[in-house]
Amino acid sequence: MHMQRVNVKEKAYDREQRVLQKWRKEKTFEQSIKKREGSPSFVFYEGPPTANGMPHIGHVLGRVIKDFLCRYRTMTGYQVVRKAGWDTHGLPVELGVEKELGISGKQEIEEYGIEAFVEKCKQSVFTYEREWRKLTEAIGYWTDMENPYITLNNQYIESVWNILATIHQRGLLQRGHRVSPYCPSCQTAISSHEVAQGYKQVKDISVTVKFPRESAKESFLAWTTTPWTLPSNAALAINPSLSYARVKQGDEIYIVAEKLVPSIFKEDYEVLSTHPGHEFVGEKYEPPFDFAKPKYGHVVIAADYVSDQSGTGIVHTSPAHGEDDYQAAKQNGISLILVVDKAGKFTKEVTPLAGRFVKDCDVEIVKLLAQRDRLFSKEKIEHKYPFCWRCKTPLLYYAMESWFIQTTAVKDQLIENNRQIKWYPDHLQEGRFGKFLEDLVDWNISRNRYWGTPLNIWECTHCDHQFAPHSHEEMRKHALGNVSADLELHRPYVDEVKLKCSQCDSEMVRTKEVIDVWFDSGSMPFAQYHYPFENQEKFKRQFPADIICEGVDQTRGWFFSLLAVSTLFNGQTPYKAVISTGHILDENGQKMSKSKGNVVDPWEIINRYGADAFRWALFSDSAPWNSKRFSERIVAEAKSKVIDTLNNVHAFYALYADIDHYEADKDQALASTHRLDRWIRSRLNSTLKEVRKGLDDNDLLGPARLIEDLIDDLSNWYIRRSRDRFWGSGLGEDKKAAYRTLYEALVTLSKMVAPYAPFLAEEIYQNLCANQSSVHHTDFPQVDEQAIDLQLEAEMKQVRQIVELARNARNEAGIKTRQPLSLLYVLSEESVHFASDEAIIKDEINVKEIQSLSDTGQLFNYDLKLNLRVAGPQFGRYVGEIQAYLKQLSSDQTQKIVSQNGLVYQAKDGAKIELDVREHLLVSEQAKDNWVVVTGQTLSVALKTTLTPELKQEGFVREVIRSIQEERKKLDLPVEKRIKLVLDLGEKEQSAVESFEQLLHDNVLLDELKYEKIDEMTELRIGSTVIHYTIVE
RNA sequence: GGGCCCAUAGCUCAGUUGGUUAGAGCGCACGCCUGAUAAGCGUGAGGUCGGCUGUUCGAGUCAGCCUAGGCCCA
Repeated sequence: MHMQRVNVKEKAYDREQRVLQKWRKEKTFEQSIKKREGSPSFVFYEGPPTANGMPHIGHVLGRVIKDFLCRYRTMTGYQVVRKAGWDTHGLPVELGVEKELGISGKQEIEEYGIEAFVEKCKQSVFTYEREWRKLTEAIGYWTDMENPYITLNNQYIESVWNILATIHQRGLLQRGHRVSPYCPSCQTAISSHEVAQGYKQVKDISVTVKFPRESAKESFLAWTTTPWTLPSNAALAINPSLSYARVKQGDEIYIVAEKLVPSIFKEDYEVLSTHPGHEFVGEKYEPPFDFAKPKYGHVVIAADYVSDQSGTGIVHTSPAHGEDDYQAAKQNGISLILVVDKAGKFTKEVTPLAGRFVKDCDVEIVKLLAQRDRLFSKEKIEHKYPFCWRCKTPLLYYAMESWFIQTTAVKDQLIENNRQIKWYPDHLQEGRFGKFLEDLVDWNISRNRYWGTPLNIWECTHCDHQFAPHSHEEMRKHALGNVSADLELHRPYVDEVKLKCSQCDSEMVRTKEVIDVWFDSGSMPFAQYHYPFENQEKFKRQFPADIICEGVDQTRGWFFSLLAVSTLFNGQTPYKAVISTGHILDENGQKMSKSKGNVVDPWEIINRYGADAFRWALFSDSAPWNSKRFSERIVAEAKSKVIDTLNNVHAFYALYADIDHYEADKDQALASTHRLDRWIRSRLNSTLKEVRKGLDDNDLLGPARLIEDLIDDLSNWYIRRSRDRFWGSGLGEDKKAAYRTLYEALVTLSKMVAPYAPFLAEEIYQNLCANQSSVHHTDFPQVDEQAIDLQLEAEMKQVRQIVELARNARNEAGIKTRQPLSLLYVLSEESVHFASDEAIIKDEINVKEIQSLSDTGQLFNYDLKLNLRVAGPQFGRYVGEIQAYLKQLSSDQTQKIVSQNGLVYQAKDGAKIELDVREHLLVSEQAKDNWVVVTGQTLSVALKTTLTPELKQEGFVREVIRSIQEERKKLDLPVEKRIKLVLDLGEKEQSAVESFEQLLHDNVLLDELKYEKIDEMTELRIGSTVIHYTIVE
């Protein structure tokens, strides 16, 4: 296929759709992996999203970064397998289904039927799969969505079971308790995320309770805002290093933290003695109630978390209803007292309150305490208390039976494995993630729910023996009765499978929990390939990941679960590097949320600006891990600055190369020696060198900015300065050199931007190298060190600075660029190499001559004054005289003084006074008439503004040319179209045009030029002159 | 309440090991240029580098505290 001219008016979206279609048709993505068969692997793991919600803009950021990393590594010679994944289990899915069915809570689910409910869940998890696929494709994320791993598949679950069974076999998976917020109405634990949504300000009753010491007639005082937990009291906690006081008030003696004595007792009290907390540890006391007795308990224990900031400095400890309490009790061997049932009601042991909802019993409890003389004080307090976000029932902290993986047992190994990981940004390693590992607690992996991977542990109904099958087959082998080989590994189906106990031959039943979904996704390195049952070789090649990339909120989510599962299962680090991406916020730095109405729809962006611009904006805005204040504006900017500019360069080349029938593939000329060509080649290669260095280190931002500069240089300097070379007629050697250079620059650039803007890169590459399959199948370009000439780049930079300053000078003088001027001086103390680029400067700023000048004296008039603050005290009465002398000096004299850096003044009375320019004089300099001087950082320029009649004539002709060009544009004439021009001018003007006719021919493609007056001519005003002309096609 | 991150022009962001006068783009005003470019160039307005206190000859950069925002945890 022949190279096509480029329609720059085409919508970016349409262009991208065209490319997408081609990719689909030619299976370009699949080919990009196939073509690297046999190459070393670069391993990437996809963190699975859930498709039961719409993908949003935050997903776009993550997915384009993933895409970038994989494309780049593919181009640098690796085979990058990209398996998509879907996370399908979990509570959010269940809640979605509950909402859909209009039911709520476990009771209603069970009434509805677990099987039907689970089926609903299964269907719902792919509700938005199509949306995900569409968006994924539209943003150019190449990932294999035809063969994804799916966490609900039997094979996936079987791999997870294998891992769980291995952990169980090692004795690291056991039952335990965890105190968590619990809704007694929904009868389910509430996650902290959900708890955070349901806090309300409420009034409660708080009590300070007496706990009589067994060994003496005195009482510990403890304060609580949850009187209903007092029947479950099992211990008192004291901080061993705080100071406690024995206080006498009335007839009684109390023990509280010394610091809190005044706030508790107010008045009429006496401090008998003070003691360090540890003196009380181990003391027995009488509990407020004796409905239930612990095996061991009702003693004072030590706990560091106890403070003397509020309460009494002694904490009523109820292990069933507080996590701290539970842990402290466990450490001290104190057993749990549980007198509250799953519905949040007191059990029958609590005789006076049996069957009543605990939160409603606070007042009764206070009364009971008072009856028993255990109440020290009570007051109403207002505080925040959590309620169920769903049913508004007050939550209870409740010790739930759970299964725990003892991650603490492999803590050192986890920390060691974390050391092997390269984190982006690096502070996460020691920071958020490292600290999390330092404070590691055992992983509660069980959930009392329905839709999830069933925990594969069976327990004997007779002897409590546990057994965790490693596979489907192993389960069936131990089953009582026949189990189908394709039994679905979900509730309720697996619940019905009973196993035979190997210890006592009794029946084993499965524990009813499902597992934490994080364990599902953490198992993906193994489960995505049904390892270890299949794909042993493939697994070896695809473990560990070279890089993974997810949102920073995954730090304790997927980043941890991956590390934990691998560390437990095979002891290894599952990923070598991890990029954690920031969140996309709105323009005001606020989180995007439906309720705030500040959500940006990714489709709007893609439709309006295209995915390339979208991607570029995300890559070039800031480092991936920064949160991004997103607005359409940054995408619009990326489009106009980068994508459109590059496309315009492409269009320019295609247009002119087509006009001249230039065919790059047939031109095997050597690299051009033209200065501009050498310059852009140097820029291209020096940029490429830095870009490669950055990308190899997973820096996407730095290279993006460098490429932006390069594209700008290519478009706004190389092409701009080469226009004349492309414009001349015929196809001479210099023109070919220019085409060749631009062609190579474009091809190389298309490869360089391929990971950033895969669509436009493909478009350009395909058009320029029509016989090739895809830019994404090419190798990322190698640096041509020979082409780099930093000296040349520096010189060109200086040239551009001279041009800039000269434009500034014209601006100040009020002379437009179209008016030629005679002379420009470049003023610098160091020598400036602009000789090679003199033509460029002359052309850019339209001057006839350019020279360098070191002695600047002739350009300035100096005005000298005494610096009175210094000179006054020194020269006293001579001041007036000197001042007058300085004022009458000629410009030659002042110039001499300045160049000599001082003068000796001969006073009227004969005194000789030495004046130093810097010390005593204030010098102001002014450019002489007809000169404008502008100073930059390293050099200055002086522009001579004198206009000769000849210069004015040329300026006039340039105005005429300009107007004709404008007219041609209006007439929409093709650029290569030759015209006849008819001019109607006054005598003076005609002679001007005749003197500069060549200029006219150089700039306007003329067949013929006539001077006459005809009908319907275009009028042109230049200053006060009016002329007429006509273009004849 | 704890941990981590972040705060630089109206907006989005750069700013190397502490070192001249803190930069870019967008936006705004004025002017210029233009036969690839809804582009480009120049000038101007716009900064107590979130605040305070230190370290230092010298702090946007280092330390401490405070304030606001984000994320995670409790």
